[in-house]
Amino acid sequence: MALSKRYNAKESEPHWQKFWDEQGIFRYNSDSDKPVYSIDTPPPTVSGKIHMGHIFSYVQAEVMARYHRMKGMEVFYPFCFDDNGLPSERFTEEQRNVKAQDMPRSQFVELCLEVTKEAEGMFRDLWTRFGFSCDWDLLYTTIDPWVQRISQRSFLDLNEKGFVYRKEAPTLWCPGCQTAVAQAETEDKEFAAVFHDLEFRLADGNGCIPIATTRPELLPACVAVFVNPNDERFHGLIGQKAVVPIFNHEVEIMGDSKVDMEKGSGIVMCCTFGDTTDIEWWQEYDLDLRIVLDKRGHMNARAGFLEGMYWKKARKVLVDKLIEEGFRKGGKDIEHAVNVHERCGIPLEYLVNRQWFVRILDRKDELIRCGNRINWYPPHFKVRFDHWVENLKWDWCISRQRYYGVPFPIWYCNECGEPIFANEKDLPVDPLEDSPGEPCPNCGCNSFRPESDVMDTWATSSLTPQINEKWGEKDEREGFMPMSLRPQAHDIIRTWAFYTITKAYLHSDDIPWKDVMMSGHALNPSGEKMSKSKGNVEGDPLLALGRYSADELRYWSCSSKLGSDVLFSQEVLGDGRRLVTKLWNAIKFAASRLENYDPEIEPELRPYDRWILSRFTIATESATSGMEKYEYSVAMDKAEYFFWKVLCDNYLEIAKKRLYSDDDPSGKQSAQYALYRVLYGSLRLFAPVLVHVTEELYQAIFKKSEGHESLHLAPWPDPDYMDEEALKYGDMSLQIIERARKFKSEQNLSMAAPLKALDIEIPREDLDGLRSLQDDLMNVTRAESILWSEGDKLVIKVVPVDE
RNA sequence: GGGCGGGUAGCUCAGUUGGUUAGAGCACAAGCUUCACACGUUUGGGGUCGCAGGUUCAAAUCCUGUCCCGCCCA
Repeated sequence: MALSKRYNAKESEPHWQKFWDEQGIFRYNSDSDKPVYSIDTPPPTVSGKIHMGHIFSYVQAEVMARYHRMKGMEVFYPFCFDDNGLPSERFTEEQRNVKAQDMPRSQFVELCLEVTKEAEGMFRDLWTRFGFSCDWDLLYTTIDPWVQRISQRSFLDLNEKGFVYRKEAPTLWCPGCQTAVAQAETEDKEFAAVFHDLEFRLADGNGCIPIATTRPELLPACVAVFVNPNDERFHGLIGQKAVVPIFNHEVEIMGDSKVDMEKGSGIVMCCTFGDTTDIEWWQEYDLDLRIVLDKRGHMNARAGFLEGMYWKKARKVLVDKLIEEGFRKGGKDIEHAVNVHERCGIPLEYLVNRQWFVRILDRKDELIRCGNRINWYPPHFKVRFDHWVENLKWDWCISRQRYYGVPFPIWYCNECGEPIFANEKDLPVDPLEDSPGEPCPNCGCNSFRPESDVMDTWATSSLTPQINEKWGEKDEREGFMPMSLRPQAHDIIRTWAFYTITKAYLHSDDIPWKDVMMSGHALNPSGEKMSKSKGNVEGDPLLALGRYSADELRYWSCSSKLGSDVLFSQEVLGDGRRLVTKLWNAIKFAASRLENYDPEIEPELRPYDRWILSRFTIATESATSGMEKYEYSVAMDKAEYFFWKVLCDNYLEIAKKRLYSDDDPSGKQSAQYALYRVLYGSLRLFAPVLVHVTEELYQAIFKKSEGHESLHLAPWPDPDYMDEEALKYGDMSLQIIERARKFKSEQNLSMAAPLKALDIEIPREDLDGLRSLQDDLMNVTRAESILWSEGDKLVIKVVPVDE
């Protein structure tokens, strides 16, 4: 088949995408005898914000799917969407300009389903256009009824095993989203604040103590005052009582070593609750509970005259009053980190309410041991997992006071208040719509109150391996766990990776996958993390696809070491384009030289042909060992070096004469044999990344003789050809070619200019080996003769024609 | 404050268990109608390997300290 002069990616890419889809090239065959390679694809959040950073990270995993498929494995590569939970609620509210609380839950859920379905269609199209080889028949979404069933089954199983409990306890609370949140959903944000120096009177009337605080509005919530017992300044204070300014209740002054003597005045007030230390003290010393904030962040009746005010206003009003009454002695402007909800950026509060928790704090060692059994690529990210587990402070709060999510399969008895768990056979249930079907097992009462909370999205997305396995379903996949690979970005180690490992451990004392590959982030050209919310247009995948081909963008995605961040740069994208073009031209050339070539013939091989075959073996070995360690960039680098520097720049020039001329049929046959193998081999080394152009070239040139329906079903190269001597002298001879090229360049001559002779001095032991390359050397350098002589080392002299 | 990663040519990055003169691409300069490719090709210029010590016959590489950048966690 004749190839056009230029490769047209715009036409070619959709063509092959359609071909793969129609032929079912990437369909998973559960009946296959091949070993299964299963990928636990990250379900992207359906919130309308896909940017090149997502593509970047997904391509890296996709390349591994293609590699393992070529390695002869049955690749299980599903796609999925995370379309329940807060982000999807937000997305729906934005898209339809509505508020969840303004309508019944069922109506809002309906709307969410509608909006997310539309978005998913667009997402699927987008991923297809990047050449993704997932099997769309395996698609699942986290709101699918059967996925909800697995999620609820997980909850029931954890409950049966005694790993969940419901407790009224101080909980991280987002006043903006009006829900409890988990430790993993928080982040620190710097805020400007004022460190107020306040003065508390001692109850016995003998003086005052200074206390510095950034949260004066919590004064009515003050339940104790602490000093460090080692602080000599305040020894006499412990055991005395202090009077809270304005609110005038008395609190005890206590000693605890957690008090930082250097910070503020060295005396700190304990409120219910300002931070985690307050909670620890409250528990440890059995202090009073004085909650002053409600769920929306407004002051309640306990705050007296501040009642009804949002905390910000209350703070201002109270500070004014403190100044007026002489309790505030000064203040200092500071910047300090505040724990905020990562979804909305609003500072979190600690409220006491009833939530469902998964017990994890007593399992830290076991979880770290599970982490040790998993192969982390690159390995240093495991440290981050270990540290997260070691520093856990809370059990996992899994209840959310939201609307769109997987409901808890629970009702509460109106008589005795006991929770009634759904029957597994009835799952999935929505307690708001369904009823338990049986009277309360505790008291026999028939009146119930449904649990209206939904589960944390991570409670479901931490089950992606079990969802892929169809855990507990009729069509459960046997022997599926642990899965082969979890690909994900490193910023969700503490959430997705952590929770998934936790669930696999709690449910089945197993690891969820054998390998984890951690991708880095895509950065925009100025080095900032890509984010569509920052209005970074260059990060828009659709715009990118207009400017670059999918293969170029895939090449860029694979241009950095696994786990490291990479700039979305014009330069690397240019490199990809050049490589695609080079590949096209080299194979176009080969095609013209391989007409009527019969790959079955085994000719006597010439030295340079043995050299290039040996070089290909070496390149393939390096590329393969890179791929085995998920270092696609190493693999690409080795393939590219071989293809461009060794094959195109040298071998093709060396073999060209023999490939064109019919004067030496056996020499031509030998060159064709090597050329066919190394080019088809190179094509396969590039296939996982440059998926479209390699397919087109394969279909045009190699399919007829190789017979695989698609290049992506062809085996990964595994050459064993090795001729050490050919390798040695082939490499050595490159110095001669280089010398001749340098001479011509210095003389401003064309590379095609003839030379009178090459005068080569060479150690005796290498003379015969190098001389065996003489014919091809004369061809490539255009030297009319080569004069050989013995010497101490290799010395090359060029004799020009006019000398 | 703790942890992890990074600092190598103007830019983006390779550099294996320490071992010739530290590499590539881009950019730059000078050439080249060469029967695949000018989206090409050849040749060349360009580096105190963040800094300071140490170990060694030998350090970009190992050790100690230190500075800067990024990320994660307090």
